[in-house]
Amino acid sequence: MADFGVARVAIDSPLPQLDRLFDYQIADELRSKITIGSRVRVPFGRGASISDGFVVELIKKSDFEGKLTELSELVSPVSVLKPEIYQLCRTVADRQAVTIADVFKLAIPNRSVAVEKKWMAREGWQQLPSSLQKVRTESRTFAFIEPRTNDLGPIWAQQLVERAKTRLSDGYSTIIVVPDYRDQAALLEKLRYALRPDQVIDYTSQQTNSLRYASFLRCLDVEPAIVVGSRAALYAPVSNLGEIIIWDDGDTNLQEPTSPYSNSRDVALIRQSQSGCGLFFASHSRSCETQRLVEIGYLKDVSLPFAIPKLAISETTARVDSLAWQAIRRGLEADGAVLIQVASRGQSVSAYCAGCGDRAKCSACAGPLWVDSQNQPRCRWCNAHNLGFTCGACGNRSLKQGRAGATRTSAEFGKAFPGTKIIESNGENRLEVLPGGKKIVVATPGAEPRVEGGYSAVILLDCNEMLSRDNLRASEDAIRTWSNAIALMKTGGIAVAVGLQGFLGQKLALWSQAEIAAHEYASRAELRFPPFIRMASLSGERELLSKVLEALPDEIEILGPMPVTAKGAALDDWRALIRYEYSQGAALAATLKTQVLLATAGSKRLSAKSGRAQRPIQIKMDTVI
DNA sequence: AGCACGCCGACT
DNA sequence: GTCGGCGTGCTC
Repeated sequence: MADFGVARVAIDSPLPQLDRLFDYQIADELRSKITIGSRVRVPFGRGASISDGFVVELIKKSDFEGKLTELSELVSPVSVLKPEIYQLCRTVADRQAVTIADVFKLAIPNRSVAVEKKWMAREGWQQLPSSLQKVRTESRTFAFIEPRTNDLGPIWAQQLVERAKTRLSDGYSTIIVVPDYRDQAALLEKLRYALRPDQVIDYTSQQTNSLRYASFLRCLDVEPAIVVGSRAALYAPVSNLGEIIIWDDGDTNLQEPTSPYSNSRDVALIRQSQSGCGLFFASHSRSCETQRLVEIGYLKDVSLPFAIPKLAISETTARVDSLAWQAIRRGLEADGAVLIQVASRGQSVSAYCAGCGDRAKCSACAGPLWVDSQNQPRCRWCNAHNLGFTCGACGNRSLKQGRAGATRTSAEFGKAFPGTKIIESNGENRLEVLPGGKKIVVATPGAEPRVEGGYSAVILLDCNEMLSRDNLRASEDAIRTWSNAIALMKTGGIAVAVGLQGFLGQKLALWSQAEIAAHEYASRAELRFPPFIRMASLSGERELLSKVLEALPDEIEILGPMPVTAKGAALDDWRALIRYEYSQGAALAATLKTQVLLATAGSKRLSAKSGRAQRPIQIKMDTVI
């Protein structure tokens, strides 16, 4: 048993050239304690400075030619990096062309000594054998969930809880990934009601470090559990994983904003293929990526039939038309809550010069002005207040407001329905749950609070504005947020979408979500946009960037490079897009990783001379354009 | 990242 | 003759 004298260690370093395994001779006194997945500290590099690392393999003899350094510091014998999770991290890192250490940050929380001691001292302590038990169900499915809320809360949460509970009684764990904090809270509440506290693991991201580590350690126990969390939950080392459930995979919260820039959907697909567990995507609308997976037969649609919500579409150009007024009045008469979704917050989304009608510009940066909820003009780009506005074109000093934002809309409804409580919720000031009863809730997309028992009416304003956003995903996002808002409505409620013309209006009224998604995917395919193909982005200093691009094989299609104009970008930042097939992904990621390494190594001198801190080239294997 | 090795210009 | 400049390459 103790004849493994050599440990293969993954060094926890952000440097891509160190992203491989290093062999160490295990000190005699550690042989009985060290396990695969142990956290260690090893002497590393010329100066033999101490680095953190994880034991990935235990072997008898190394094939390294030189003399092995001794591994003499075992931080803890707890196996925090299970082989399955290491494999997952490795594959994610390779796919995203990033270092495995960047993925470790998501997969393994920081150690808390106190929490770990408590965990090891608990009753019946028992560490799992190094390999997690496997199930092979290979069931990859997608389902539309009934868009409705009843006295027990949102239907989707009830269905997911039931599903995970059934699996748990069969002895299997479930990981449920939910993009939004409010949805996580709703789900956790339901789970805690339906199960014992020790059967539910809170893996949400806003926990303290010690609570995160406690949840992580709980996963290492033998007893299966239900894990609920955000993106990092996909790396939870639960035993006997039966299924991964992803709720509303089109939500941008499921996209990792920093390295490894991965999307939860892709991580889930990788973990599913490696572990053989089930994978279930559920939502009210269908993301373009999921549509592709259904079309190529990788996901099976297992939606159950349900009664579609009552939704009226008005093609009017008026902001609020008679259909909407009627629905609001009816909802309030029944002592119900009415939700009004408005495209933007503040008093007004835009401001113009009252004299010449020119778009009002910021005095500091010339960015476009809007009017916030305190009725003060602000800049969209630099956020500066512009109290003393003076028009650059005609010298006039007064502003004319453009389309109403949530605050002005609230005020207008306050006048129209005197005595009715008006509540505002937006991204900055966000409400979670409200009691039922007569009220009007004005919310921006994604900030709609749930209301107990469900809304009696949901009014979607500014539909056209949501669709005309300058973003490839504008239409997909709009359908998603509308559908999710409508799902907050109770049975018998009425929804109105104001100003929604044509195909989308007709199909949404019939709740033909699959047709809408198919149509969207077809239009992306026609333009050869993601997710029909994949699109990577490379950004960094111009010369470095060109160097990397030159080294790419000819058959790779490169768009650009062009200067980056977005706010927050460095002055000399340039960006190139790379269009490639799914089948080219692995090879491209590998080439990019090595070429970036070569280019940056050669340019050290340049940046030292100019005295600038060297920023490496940023690779995003899938970029949102 | 650090750090050592190594191969060319100014110096006591 | 050698001291040290930093470009190059390695880290079990």
